[in-house]
Amino acid sequence: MGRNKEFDTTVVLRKAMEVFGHYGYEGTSLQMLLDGLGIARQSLYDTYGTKKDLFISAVKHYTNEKSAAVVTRLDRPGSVKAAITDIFREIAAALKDEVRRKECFIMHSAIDQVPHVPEIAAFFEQDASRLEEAFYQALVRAYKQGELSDRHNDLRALARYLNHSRYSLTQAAKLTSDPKVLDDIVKVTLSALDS
Amino acid sequence: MGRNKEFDTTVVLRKAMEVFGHYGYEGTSLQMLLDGLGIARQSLYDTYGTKKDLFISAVKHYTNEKSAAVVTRLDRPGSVKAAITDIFREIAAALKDEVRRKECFIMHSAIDQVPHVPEIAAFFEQDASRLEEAFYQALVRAYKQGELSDRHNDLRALARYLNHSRYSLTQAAKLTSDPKVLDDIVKVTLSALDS
DNA sequence: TTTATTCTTGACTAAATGGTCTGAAAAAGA
DNA sequence: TCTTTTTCAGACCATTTAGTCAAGAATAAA
Repeated sequence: MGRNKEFDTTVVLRKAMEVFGHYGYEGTSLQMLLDGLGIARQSLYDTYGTKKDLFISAVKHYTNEKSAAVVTRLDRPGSVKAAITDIFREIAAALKDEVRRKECFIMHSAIDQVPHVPEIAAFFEQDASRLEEAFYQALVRAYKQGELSDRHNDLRALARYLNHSRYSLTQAAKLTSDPKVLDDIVKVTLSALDS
Repeated sequence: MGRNKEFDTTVVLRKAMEVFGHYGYEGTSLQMLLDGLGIARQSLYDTYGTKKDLFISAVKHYTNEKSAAVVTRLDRPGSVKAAITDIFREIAAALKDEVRRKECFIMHSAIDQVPHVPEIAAFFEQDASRLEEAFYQALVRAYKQGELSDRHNDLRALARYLNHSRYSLTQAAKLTSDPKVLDDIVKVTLSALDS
């Protein structure tokens, strides 16, 4: 009973990532949001709650999606180095794609709000520890499989570094439009795994 | 002739870095600025111009100061690896210091504004190329001095990576309060220079 | 003293802000 | 048909925004 929603809530959420990613949380006005999402003001409030609620939903949705993909790739049997290489190449590819890169920048806006929105701070703390653990377990497996040399004596540090590097690529993309710079950064980042 | 300024303009600029760094450019209201700087509204406009003018001044002042220190350290004769290690350890030290870290976060707010303030975009483009070149020249010297192995066959990429890593540390600091995480990231980052 | 500059305080404005409320049309199931 | 829900449009509101103007007091050089 009752009329159905006319818009796909996750599609609209994706548009919200783009708007928030481009203008930041505070830099995005309600009007920009309405224009960007293509829905009426009341629909926004009915569906997502306040501007802050929508922002939090968008951040969580984006992060969960990306993190899940990373964890899945890390857990797949086979070469761990190949998995990590895939993960970083995929990020670089997304950031080089004129369309796909837009939503990635919500990460930057989200990190902005970490000191001011406790829910976001808690969420990222949880996400970071989850990802760090996934990288760590993968590295342990890599070591057992003989993919790492004795040079890599601190797998915990390496896991933290990889997760940080993953996050930081969007910052690099915001500072340069040259795809070669991005490739160079990824290349050297991955060289931390070389023997 | 005429009354002298009662406040040190660069000291106040430093306070502006802290306020803008904590709340972001859009998240900072004029009232926050007045409270944080401890000067009257009219003094702000007389001395720095608009809010945006003040922001740009703060960003440039901070960046120039940091960049100059890095270039100076890189140009000093002796071990290049030691210089780079020093540079990163200094950043980590600043980010771990309860007081000093505050102004560092203006970097994050500045990067936020890159797509919206052409003057900031141009400034960072210039700063990045200057720093990249400084790192590159230092790496060439390192190679000549026998500090690098044949593994490091792309010094341009390495230079870009180092400059990016420098920038990205403030992002890492925003996401974690654990100083060990920061140390781990620096440690692995620097391992890119190992043979 | 005269003149020029800076200081502080406070009033003021025009615009934009996020958010609420109302009302009516549209659509879908009971 | 009746009920429920969604959608859109627009009015509305209290608050906040960045920025300006004015006026008087303080200070310092000419």
